[in-house]
Amino acid sequence: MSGLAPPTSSEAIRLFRRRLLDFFRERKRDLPWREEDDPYRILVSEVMLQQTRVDTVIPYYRRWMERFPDLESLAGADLDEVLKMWTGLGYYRRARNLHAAVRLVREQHEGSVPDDLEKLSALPGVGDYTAGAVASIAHGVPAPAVDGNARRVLARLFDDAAPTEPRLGKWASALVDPAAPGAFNQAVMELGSTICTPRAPACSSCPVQVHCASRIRGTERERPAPRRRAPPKEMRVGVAVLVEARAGRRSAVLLRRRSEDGLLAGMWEFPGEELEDGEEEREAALRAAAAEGYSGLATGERLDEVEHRFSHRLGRYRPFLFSVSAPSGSDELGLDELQTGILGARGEERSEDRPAGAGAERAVWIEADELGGFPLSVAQARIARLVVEAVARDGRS
DNA sequence: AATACGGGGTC
DNA sequence: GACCCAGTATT
Repeated sequence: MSGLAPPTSSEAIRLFRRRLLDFFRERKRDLPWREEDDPYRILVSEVMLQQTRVDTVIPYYRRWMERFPDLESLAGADLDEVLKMWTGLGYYRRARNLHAAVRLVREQHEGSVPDDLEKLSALPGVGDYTAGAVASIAHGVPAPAVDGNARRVLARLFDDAAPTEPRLGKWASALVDPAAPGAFNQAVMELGSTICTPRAPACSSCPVQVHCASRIRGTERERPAPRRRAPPKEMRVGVAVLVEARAGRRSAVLLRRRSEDGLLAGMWEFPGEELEDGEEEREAALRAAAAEGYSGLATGERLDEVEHRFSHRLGRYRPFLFSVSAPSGSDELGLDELQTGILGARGEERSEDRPAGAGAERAVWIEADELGGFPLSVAQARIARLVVEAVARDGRS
């Protein structure tokens, strides 16, 4: 009976696979995307799971499948609605790429998610991991799928403090069970997220502990070595909340769409500009207002700062409330078209009913209670809350 | 090889 | 507060 570590001989590999697959069969969690084998659904789950924990993804996945139950429904949807469904999940580029990917599958692969690694990797937002995961889980292709869990598990099995991508790929390719690649890859990840955890691995419960070089040497807590990361850069933003107080009607505020590139691409926001050297918050906010065509504004009411921590940035947003008079023709300004274009969330009309092109609006006036219908980042949603409170306050006084 | 890209859970 | 999560694309 040999449980030689690490699993390199063909006999050790056979044992390793059996132990891991037994573990998975007995201990796997019930996850929504494990109830089905539709490749579209597997693709969606894998994209959502990129850099995102299982528990975070579950509610988003369920909502997504109610709204976009099949590839065709997603391919036919508006980008704004797709972004809205993604709001709060982060890495919004994923939503844009997924939308583009299913359209590409519809046009070039007759609506069927491809099964070979090369075609999968050619889809936007599908890298080595996701290609391997979809190929193995949805199509039974014996491909490796090395995510953060697998990386940690492999680093410990082979007791390597800083495994490179090529080495990880080589190990994973040798280990993956050709008879059950999907189950095997999921088993490695399941092991990593439930037993072989980063800080305090439960080695005594591990089904493959006899194969683990780190376990044998007692180095499991130091494998792999932590990745050093750059400290977050501070970003100060002056935000212009433009409010149009209209007699006999509720106040309207201006929202604009961010650039298609960079941070929070394509999401909506209150106009804001990052402070330049030596600039005051209010000056930056006024610049933002001017960029939307509003200059010569009165001082404006300064609201509380909103601080938001991204992985790589520390954002400090300072909102100012500016009263502006109606822009010409503002009463009709895009409101109806945009609302229907954006929001399924408002539950009124479908995007297909929306006039063509309306979704391309770059800025729109909306009433304060409609802010919830737009794809706003967490930081912008917090600003929105302050705005709603301030407008309600002013309305009463 | 390093950096940009969200948000949130955990110790 | 540090770390890291079922990573990808760009430079």
